[in-house]
Amino acid sequence: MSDRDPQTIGANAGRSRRHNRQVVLGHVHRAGAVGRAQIARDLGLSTQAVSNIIAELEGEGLLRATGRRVAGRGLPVVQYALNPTGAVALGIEVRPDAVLATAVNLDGTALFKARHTVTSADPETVLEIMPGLRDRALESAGVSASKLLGAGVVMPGPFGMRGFSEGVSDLPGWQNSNAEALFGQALSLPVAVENDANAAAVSERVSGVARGFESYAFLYFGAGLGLGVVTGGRLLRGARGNAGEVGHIPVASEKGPVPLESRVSRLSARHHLAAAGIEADSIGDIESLYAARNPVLLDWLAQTVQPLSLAVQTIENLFDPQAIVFGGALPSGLIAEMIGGIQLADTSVAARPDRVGPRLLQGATGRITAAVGAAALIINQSFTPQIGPPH
Amino acid sequence: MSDRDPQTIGANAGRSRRHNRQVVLGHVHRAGAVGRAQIARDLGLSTQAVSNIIAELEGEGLLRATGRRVAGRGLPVVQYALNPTGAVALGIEVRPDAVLATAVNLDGTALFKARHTVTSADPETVLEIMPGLRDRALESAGVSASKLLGAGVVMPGPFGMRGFSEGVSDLPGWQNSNAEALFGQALSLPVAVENDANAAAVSERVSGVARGFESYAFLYFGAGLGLGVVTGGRLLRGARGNAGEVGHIPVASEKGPVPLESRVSRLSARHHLAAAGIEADSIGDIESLYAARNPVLLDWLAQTVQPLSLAVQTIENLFDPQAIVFGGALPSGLIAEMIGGIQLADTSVAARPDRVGPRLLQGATGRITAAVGAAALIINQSFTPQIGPPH
DNA sequence: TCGATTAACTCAACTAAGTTGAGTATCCCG
DNA sequence: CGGGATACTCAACTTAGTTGAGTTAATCGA
Repeated sequence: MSDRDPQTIGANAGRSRRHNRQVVLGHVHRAGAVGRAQIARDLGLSTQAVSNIIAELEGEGLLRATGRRVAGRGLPVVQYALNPTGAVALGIEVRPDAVLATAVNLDGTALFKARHTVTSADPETVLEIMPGLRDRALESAGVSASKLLGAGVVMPGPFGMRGFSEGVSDLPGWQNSNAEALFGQALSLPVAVENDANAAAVSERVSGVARGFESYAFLYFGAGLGLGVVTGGRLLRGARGNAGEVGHIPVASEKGPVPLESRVSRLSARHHLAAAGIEADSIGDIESLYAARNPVLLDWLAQTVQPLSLAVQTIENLFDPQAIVFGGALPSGLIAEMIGGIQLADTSVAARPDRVGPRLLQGATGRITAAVGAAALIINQSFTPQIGPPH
Repeated sequence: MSDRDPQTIGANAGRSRRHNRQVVLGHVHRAGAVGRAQIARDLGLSTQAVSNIIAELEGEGLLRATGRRVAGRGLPVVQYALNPTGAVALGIEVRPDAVLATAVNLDGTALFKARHTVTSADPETVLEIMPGLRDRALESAGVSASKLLGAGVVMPGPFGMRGFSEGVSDLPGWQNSNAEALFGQALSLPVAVENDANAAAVSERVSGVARGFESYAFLYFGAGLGLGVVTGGRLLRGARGNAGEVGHIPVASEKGPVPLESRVSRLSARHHLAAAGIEADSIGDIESLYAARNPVLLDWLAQTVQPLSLAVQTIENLFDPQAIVFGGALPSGLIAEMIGGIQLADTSVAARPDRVGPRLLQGATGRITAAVGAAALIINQSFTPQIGPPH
């Protein structure tokens, strides 16, 4: 969101320590349970440095010792793991008609959920309810303010983009504002703002099928279609935070190139159903239709195969991901069927003889609520080194 | 290339200093000429720290003072700029039939060029000639070995990918080797290995139209078609270094989806010309045909408009780049015409009302030889912070 | 069974590097 | 021509990682 490349900043003792804390936490997150000497080797630090950092993190409740493990010779390793209840992150989803909030701990479990209906999602209205929301979340979750790492915010394109789907409209009043700064000020917390697809992608990394992945893509079914891309452990933002607008990419159809979103999105399903006289406004509607294996819905599903296969081939070749994860606001069975139907190309860079693991995965978190994904943005930050501004 | 995320490493005093040196160099590179206090403010360091680092860099000949500049009140700023002759990088291109080498200094000018024909580009043959090539380069360029930053290597897919075009074949014997380590050992230097498109992209950042860009894409016309993507100042590599295989993405045509490369690449031009009985095996052939405005070639050019426009729309929406740069082994005028013909979509995230600068650019370095691009990889590294392994 | 070996970890002294604050030089402004 | 502003230097200080010498606790082998 900021104009300045976060990497373009100098290092000093304090920032190095922050970096090392994050790197250690991230390593423990990936490993599950490790000893200090192992961490030191893996991170290129001295055991002593790791010991100091771990003592600090344990003191703050972020890590906990999980006992000694005897492995061959030598002193048995004292293993450390994340303490899931050691910290929480706030997740906030701003919709045109409501603000949803959640509090999530380090392993991704939600401790609190709230919905606040608004008549208008303009900055003033939304920011006004923030402090109250934060305090209620802390109280309900039963954690002290000192354990609150920050707040993630998911909102539709305040990034000056023009949506293809009319259904995905910008929120009013946010266009020329620095949402990150505004929320940060209102909450007195570090804040990360992203779109729903990016949040969902990160969520799978924190506690989902992409745990341990450094490079993957998440195809997110919201109202439109979004793509959250992680490369080298970081979200791909692009020049203006608008990367991953996969719904707008042209795919071949019998009528020539059409935007992917016009064939593959909840909105397109709704249109398809409406043409057959079936109303399906909510996700629940689609869920029941799918449960009943409604032929019109299955017909829609069938026509997604071709454009989706083309999109997958494009994504694989441009990003070379470890896998593409599918998820979002569609019935889980439907997504599974979708994945099963896709024809994987063997002229893709993903079709290596030595590849491990499937090329397509279904998101583990099921229908991730965007607010939980928002919170995951913050959790992920504490695992991800960033010699950068101290917020 | 390495399996480990370079970011996942701890910081200490030495690595912080390296980081800061790189960050300072990069800042000076972008700014052209700046004072120490300004750098300190921009990088979040103390003036003193920047002074120390600059003294060190000046002592090594990487920076030079360009005089005082009086700007308003206060002590006039002592400005510093890169000293182009302060360091050199080796650039090496490995082709099936030859090894090309160059030595390039900090502003991207080539000081040495050599071509070494080989009967087979297998590892043994190629690595054997490396030390001699390095020494010849140093001698011809008239620089001491201490000024040699490292070597960049460009080679076609040693990354285990399967090319679409038969013309782009893997080099024999490199498939299961760690090219970076092998070259590093042979040359006793830090080495970076990339494909031609990535090298070309970085080259434009070091001394081309992408100077100062943090996020852009380079569409490279080699034998096939490649895409080098830079985001957040770093090359996008993907899980296995194969990101950017834009030639394989499917684009709509009258016959349904076809790989982009089958319509837009030098090879496709050759096929097109061959079908009309015209032989154009070399780049020179295409150059003369273009100079003569050969109708068959122009016909080929015309048919690239539609697929290229679709590809541009895809790239813009997935990467949200500041711009897409076009370049490679095609006549400069032809590339210019190509850019002019492309129909830019306004449903793209690049079509913002507040955008500055053109969406498409022509590479400044003309027909970048891959070897020069290879050297740029190393130059770019010295401008780019990387708390990571010391090579 | 018991000493040798191995490995994890701690303690205390050391070192690298950035920060802080006082002081100096040089310009502009009124 | 004095006061304010800005860049820069010097020297003392602080933070945090490293080094090397122990200590503890396990396995291995004679």
